Amino acid sequence: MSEVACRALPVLSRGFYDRPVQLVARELLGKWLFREWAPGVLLGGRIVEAEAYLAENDSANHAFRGRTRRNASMFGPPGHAYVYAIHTRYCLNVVTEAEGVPSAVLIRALEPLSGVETMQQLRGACPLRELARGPGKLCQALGIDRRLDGWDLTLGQTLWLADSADAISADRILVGPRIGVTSAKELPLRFFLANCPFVSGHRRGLPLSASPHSRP
DNA sequence: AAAACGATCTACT
DNA sequence: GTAGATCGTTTTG
Repeated sequence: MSEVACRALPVLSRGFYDRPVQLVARELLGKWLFREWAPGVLLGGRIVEAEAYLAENDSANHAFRGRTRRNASMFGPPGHAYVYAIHTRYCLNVVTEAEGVPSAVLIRALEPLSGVETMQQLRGACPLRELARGPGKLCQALGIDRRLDGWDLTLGQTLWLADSADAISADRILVGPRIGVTSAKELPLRFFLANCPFVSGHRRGLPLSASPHSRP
């Protein structure tokens, strides 16, 4: 996809994020994530995997025990980034729901579609299917680090999300438990595309219609 | 000041 | 499947 065509896609607005976090996580599948790495260099692709972290009764949420310096972005307005470090990597979340309500969606994997050569340089030579498969790899491929924590994703600059030209049909969406969490691991809050080679971790899941938790 | 903890990843069996 | 690397952040003393 050309840079001109990418920039023509409508930027997701504040209202998209100001809704229940599970709904946002599910609807993020198929949306574009863009990173302007350098003037004229757009990195990104379409989201194929995302996890919701609830503001209430979710002990896996970084904000479960209240506000700290690290998680402050989660308490801000919706539509901003929450970027944190884990081990030697970073993870990108989008903040949802009203200001003061610390819910967010972890972006776990992308289908790489723009700036692939630059992303391969940032990741080190690796197959296309491993370029952004996993939240840490995704951030490495897009050059995302803690400096982008708190970034306003509705500006359409530097880091933003955009609607795709064609939507994902509901029957391609599967739901399952989140990956890597040590508590509240049973909650079906991970949304991903069926039969997608760019999805990370476990590929098995239930159809959206079969999981009551997935229907806000 | 020290200890403990991962929303991860890679390598290996 | 499991083990271990590795380090910023949080918690504890």
